This record gives sequence, C-alpha cells and structure tokens, in this order.
Amino acid sequence: MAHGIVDVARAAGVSTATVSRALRGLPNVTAATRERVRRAADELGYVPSPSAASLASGRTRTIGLITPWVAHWFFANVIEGAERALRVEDFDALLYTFDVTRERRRRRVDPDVLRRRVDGVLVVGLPLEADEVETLEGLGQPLVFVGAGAPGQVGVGVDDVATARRAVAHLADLGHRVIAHVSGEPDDVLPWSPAVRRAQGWRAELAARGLPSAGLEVHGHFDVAGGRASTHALLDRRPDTTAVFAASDEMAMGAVLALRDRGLRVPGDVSVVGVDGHEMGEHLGLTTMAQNAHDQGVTAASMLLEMITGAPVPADVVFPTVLVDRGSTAPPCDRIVTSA
Amino acid sequence: MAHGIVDVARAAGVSTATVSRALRGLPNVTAATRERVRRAADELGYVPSPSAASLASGRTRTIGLITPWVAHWFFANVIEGAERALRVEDFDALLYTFDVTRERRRRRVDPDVLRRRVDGVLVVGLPLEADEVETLEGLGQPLVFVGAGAPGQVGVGVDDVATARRAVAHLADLGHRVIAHVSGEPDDVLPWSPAVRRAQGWRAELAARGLPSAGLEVHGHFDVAGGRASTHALLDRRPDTTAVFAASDEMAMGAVLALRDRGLRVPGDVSVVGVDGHEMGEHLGLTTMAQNAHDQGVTAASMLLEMITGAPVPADVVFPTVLVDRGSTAPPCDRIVTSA
DNA sequence: CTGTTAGCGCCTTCAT
DNA sequence: ATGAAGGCGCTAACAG
Repeated sequence: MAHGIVDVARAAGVSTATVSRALRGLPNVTAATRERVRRAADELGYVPSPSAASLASGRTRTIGLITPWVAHWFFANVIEGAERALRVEDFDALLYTFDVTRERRRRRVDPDVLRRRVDGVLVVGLPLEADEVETLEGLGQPLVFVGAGAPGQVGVGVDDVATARRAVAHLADLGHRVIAHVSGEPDDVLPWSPAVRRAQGWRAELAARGLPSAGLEVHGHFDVAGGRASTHALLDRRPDTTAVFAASDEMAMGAVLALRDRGLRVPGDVSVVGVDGHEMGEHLGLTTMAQNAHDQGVTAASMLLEMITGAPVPADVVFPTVLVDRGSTAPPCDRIVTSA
Repeated sequence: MAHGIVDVARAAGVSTATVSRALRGLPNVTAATRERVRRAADELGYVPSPSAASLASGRTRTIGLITPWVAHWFFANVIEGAERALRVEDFDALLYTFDVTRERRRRRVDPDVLRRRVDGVLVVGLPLEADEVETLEGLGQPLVFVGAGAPGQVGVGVDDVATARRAVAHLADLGHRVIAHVSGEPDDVLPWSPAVRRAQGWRAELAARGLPSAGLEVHGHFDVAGGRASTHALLDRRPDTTAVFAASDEMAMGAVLALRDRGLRVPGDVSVVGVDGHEMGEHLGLTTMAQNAHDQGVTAASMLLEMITGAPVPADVVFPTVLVDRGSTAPPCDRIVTSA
C-alpha cells in the first residue's frame, strides 16, 4: 500500500540510489532522470520514511524545543516563530516542556530523551545549570539559547541589564525615588537568568542615581498571580513605594491588580513598568519595555539550522527593547503614607 | 562511543532479543535476567535509537499536534496539557502549525508531512474541511480533535451552543435587549467551527426570547485587535447596542478597548461577556464563560494514546463551561443615542 | 552520471 | 525463557 523507494526506482527504471539522489536534489543526476523520478514518485504518492532515512544517514531533520512552559507570552511566541522557521526548511519541532511548577523545583533536563532523536536543540527561556548545559553538549549537537543564555553558548535575546536600566531611568526621570522591583522566583539565582539580570539592572540604575534599592525587591512566580502576591508583600513592607518595575508584563499586570486591590490608582498613586510588550498590556495602558519574541524564535531557529550545516554563526544576537509608554507611569504624587 | 543493543547484550551475556524484551518490559523474561540487562544498559548509558526502533516496529511513539497558532490562550494551554500527558507515557509531541494569518486563507493541511512519522494526530482548535479530515484519516492513524470537532470524529471540547446561550441569557436576564455578537472570521463557516456554533447559540437564545439578532453580528480576527476592530464596526452601525457577547476573551478585551476608545464605560454604558476564562480577564473585570483548556489537552492526549493501544474511547468528551461574573456586565442604562 | 552493495540499530517471528 | 536470523526502508561508499 505505502510505496517505498524500490517501487519508485522500478517505476522510473533506475536504481534506488538514483531515486534517493534525485529526490533530495543532490548533484550528479541528469535533469531528465530527475524529472522522471519525480514524476514516478508523484504518481505513486511516495513519501520517504523518516525513520529509515534517519537510521541510514544519522540525521533526523528534527530539532528539540526545550522550554518550561508554552502557555506564557514570551514562550508561546518564541515557539511559534521557531516552529515556522523550521518548517520552511522541512525540519520538525519536537516539544519538551520541563515544567517549572509553583509547587516544586523543576526536574533536571534529561538529555537522554533527546539522544539520537534530534539534530539540534533550542533552549527557550530556561536558565540551565552549568552541568545541565554540559550534559546537553554531550549530545554532540548544536545548541542555541533564546531568552536565557548560558556562558559560552550561542544565544539570542535582549540586553536584560540595559532594558531594566532604561525602565528604571524612565521612572527616576519622572521624579520617583522609591522604585521597587517585582522579580522572579527566589531560587532563580543563576547569573545568566533574565530575572537575575533585570534585577541587577534595576539595582545598577538606582545606584547610579544614588537611589536606594535595599528592601525594595520582592520575589515570586513569573506570572500574573505571582506579580500580584509579590506586590502585596512589597506594599505591606514599603507602603511608601511610588513606582514598580516588574520583570515581565504578566507580573506587571499582577502588580496593577494588587494596587487596585488596595485602592491605589495607577499611575495616580503608583507607577508601573513591565517588560515584554504583551498585547494585552494596552488594556491597562501598561507601560513596558517591548521586545519581539516571535522574531527571536525565528532567528534562533535559523541560527541552529546554520550550525547544523556547519555554517558559522554569531555568538550572540541581541534584540532591541523599546520603551512603550502607554500611560501607567506618571510623576509621583505626595500620597499620605501612614507608616513604613 | 554511543553503545548499541549489541553492547548491552554482550555485557549482560544474553542475546539482543532478550535485551529488547527486558528493557521494554515484555513478558517471558526472568526477573533476574531483566535486572542483569537493566544494570548493563545503565552502566553503558545505553539509549535505544528511536529511528531504528521505529523502522523495525513501525511505531514512532510520537504524535503530531496540528494547530493554527501556539501564541493564543486556548491553543497554548491545550498544547501544554497535551505535551505533558504524552511525556508521561514516553511519547513525543511534534508541532505543526498551519498558520492562519490575517492576510490570506491558511494553506491546506498536508498529511504527507505526518506520514510514517507519527502514531496519531491531535488537531487543536482547527476546523478542518471534510476532505482534509479524509486525507488525515488516510494516514490510517487515530485522530482526535480538541476545541473544534469534525463530524464523526472523536472530539474533546465544550458545548459551544450552550455556552453562548448561557452568556446571552445572562445579559438578557439583566434586561438587555440589544445584544450584539463579536464573532470570528467571515470565512470561518464550517458548521462544526466553534465560532459558528457560538454565533448559532447567540442567535438561538435571542430568538427564544423574542429578541432581534439581525444586523448585530460582526466578524473579525480571533484576537484582541480583531475584537477591537469588529466592535468599532458594530458601534458605527448600531450605537444603540447595550451588550456585547464576544466569542473569546481575547476578542472581548478588544471590545472593551473599542468601547473605551469611544468613551463608553463598561459596564456602565455597555456590558461585555467573553469566552475562555483568560487569566488576564480579571484585570478588566471581564465576565466570561470559563473553560479549562489545559485539561482538555490532557484528556485529548490520553484518549489518543488509548486509541493507539486499541482501547475504546468515548466519541466525545464535553467539558463544562461556567459563567464567571467579574463585573463587566450590569443592567442597561438609558444612554442617549444620537442615531441608529 | 548511475548502479551495486553494505550497513544503520533495532524488532520480531521462529526455533529451541 | 532465550537465541538466531531476517528484515524494516533508506543512505553512502565504491565501482563502473
């Protein structure tokens, strides 16, 4: 029923080797022969077996997408972009989520599930421990990181430190002096983690301006609920806060919710800035440092494909972030604060 | 370097056949032998080649996830749920996006890319033409639909008609008499498309109550920008509209934006209800018919795995939707309308 | 430019 | 319960 390469070979009156070469566009095949083979393959509805091709060639035309989540803005957009770039080159995208649940620390990335199954690996937004990177490298295949690099690895992303500094600068320029930071999980401590770098940028910009940062950083889950909880904790401690820089738009929205919970107006009482450029940020008029996640996915996938063919690629591609002022920031007012 | 089954066989002092049986948990292997084989495999760091296994067995332990997008609430959550359910059973998830871009009609689903590559197919939120379903069935593999069924196919989803009716009933009960509907693309016309069924439910509930529907339906893209544009078009035509039922939360958020654009308050001037239970709906206090997309993904994946093993599964699994009142609905006020 | 011939690494009868 | 051996369908030398 399902025709194989031998059927095509017979129908075209050539050997299977020629069929293989003709169909894959390899050189050393007459245009006429190639055409004849193509026609025969078409008529028989021939589709090569990927397993057989992989087994024989050692290549899978598949890349592994490693990510903690897919249902988050940055991740979904990177994955969508990457998958489409891969599809154009007839590569398949295998999805591996290493769930970072709120309950427990994620399980370690296990390279065995990828072994002999992919030609390359794209790590999306997952800051890996040094030894995890090492075991991934042990696969002997190209590795590209998006949205969370690793030392010495090819990466695509934004300048998290500069992004954070720009956001904080915007708030400080408005006159704010108590600028808090809603950051990620407390156990997210790797120096190359975006959350850590954004916190670092926040601290650096404050320091550069002689503003305090001590006691103004709160940690929590990297989503709406996390941002909301963190902000409540922050305001309990520091009701004198007049501005919040959140490490993602999702957390920033949580911050807005928390402020609303407490009857505080944005930006009347407290200004808020996020990072991402989430489509829905427009609703709340959320000011943000926007980035293009989709294109980062496309770029990372393309680089990975280049590496697979042995072509040289830059060690790092840095995407720009741009301040989009949608109104959630304003000069501080002289709110009466009961206590600190 | 990479050890094969023969290495394990030699190390364990058995044949490759026994290794294969032992490692896959097949019967007819002494507990002692199995243990010895396991230990040998462990020590050698043996990982079977999926290509070789597929070629020999005809099974791939991979399922194909067909979806128009991943960066949309429903899709991202279903995919995330499905991938995790598959991973538990050591199945891989291959991602295939058939981009429904706003510019042009999507390309038809091409089963060839799936041929000999997957053991089953999960179609996520993509209403397929009858003949597309037929060609997919031609793969001879189990097929499950989530969030957009197809006649005679196994499906997981919600009761779209009832969901829409419930939403409209809520608005009508509040006293609204001009209840508009923000629907999906105009060329999304398959009777089993969620958008079509929701519109149908909206119309049915209005009819049941003797309320008009003519001229109150607008079509557009299934996202925030689409909902916003549609709502503007609607209000241009029918400024007397006091309530809007949008076919998704994303579009409902667009509707809220449009209303805000025109200086109308929600729910003061116009009430809005969406569908999904989007995490961010809470911000705008968006009332919605909530559904659990993640669990639909888990269920669909589990059913597909059952079908692969030949187990019987129900023809349809219907998930509940529940009205979550977050405040974007209220009784209509007597707004002065200049003209209709 | 094309054909021949070994494998690729595992699964699966069929014996034993 | 275990072993022997023939594929699975294709690619990649190597000839010619």
